[in-house]
Amino acid sequence: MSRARRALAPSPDTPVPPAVEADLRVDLGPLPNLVGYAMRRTQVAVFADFIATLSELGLRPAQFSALLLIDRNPGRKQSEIAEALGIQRPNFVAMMDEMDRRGLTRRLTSETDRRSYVLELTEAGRTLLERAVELVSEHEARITRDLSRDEVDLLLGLLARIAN
Amino acid sequence: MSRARRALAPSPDTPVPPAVEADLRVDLGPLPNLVGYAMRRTQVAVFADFIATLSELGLRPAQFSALLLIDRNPGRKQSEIAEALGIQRPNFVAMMDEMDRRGLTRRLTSETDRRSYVLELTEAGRTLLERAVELVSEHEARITRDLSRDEVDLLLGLLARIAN
DNA sequence: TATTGTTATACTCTATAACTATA
DNA sequence: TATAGTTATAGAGTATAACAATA
Repeated sequence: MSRARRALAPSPDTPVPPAVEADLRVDLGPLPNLVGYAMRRTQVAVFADFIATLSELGLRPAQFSALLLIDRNPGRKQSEIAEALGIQRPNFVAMMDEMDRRGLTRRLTSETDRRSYVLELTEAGRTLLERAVELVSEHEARITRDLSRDEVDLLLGLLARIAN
Repeated sequence: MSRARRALAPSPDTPVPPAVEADLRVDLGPLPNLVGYAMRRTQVAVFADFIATLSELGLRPAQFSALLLIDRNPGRKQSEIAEALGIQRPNFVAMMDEMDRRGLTRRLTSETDRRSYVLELTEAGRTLLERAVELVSEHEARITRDLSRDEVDLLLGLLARIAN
């Protein structure tokens, strides 16, 4: 009998759809009105496109952002790059191993602290990153194609004010 | 030498911060201006709060949305609920097993098709869902506390226009 | 003592192939 | 022949404890 009480969102109370369609679509209830749910669903779709975009270069999202940060932050330690990306240090090791093996990055033993590595891109790494940046730029244009520049800025601003 | 070319975002060209701080923060480059990156970072933070919110009921996010859909869609098959949630059918089985075991849901063999199950909530399931809906409502208010009602609607609208 | 990179490990989420029983 | 639920399995991503080398 009783549906769980609507403690959520001032329901827009969508009018009951015509009988034919009524049985086809599953009622998502308040889910579409939840910021968390909407953001997750959208993010999953965007991420899928992002992964597909980079896959032609054999890069995964975390690798792309790692290359970007290494390029922009010469002299930084492995642990600093990892932390900035929100990646646990242990999990960053295998990622660096693979990128080293592919000849995209190099780990130089620091001259001031022999415990740590200084990361840098190889020439191949820089070339690949440039191509990746182009592809990501296209991806960005693709996912925001229905939004104006102002709307994109608005979205970025709103996202920055969530969950802080 | 050459940083990877800025094919991305009309950089707001943040003025170089004072020398003291310059070394502390890792330069994220164009990442913060990428909708995908911003959305992922925000979503991770929101999801962490969501998981913590439901953990006191022993529910995980997918279980919450499953309970919600079962409650709202009496007579639906297991596979229909799973698909509406974007969960692979095989992965939904263990979830239903656990919720059945906890006495939150029941699987009734369909009278019209003996291959399929009709899902329903038990009284305990409905009670737990009601409490969960309250907690999620508080979570929603918490993550959007810096936004007006109009801004939340604006955000939902913008998200809906991404990656479709 | 504390930190850096590392190894080992475990847990969750997700994805696919293949089985069974029904249709 | 196709579909619903299931099993088994594999791959990401993520998290923590603990060790060796160094500070």
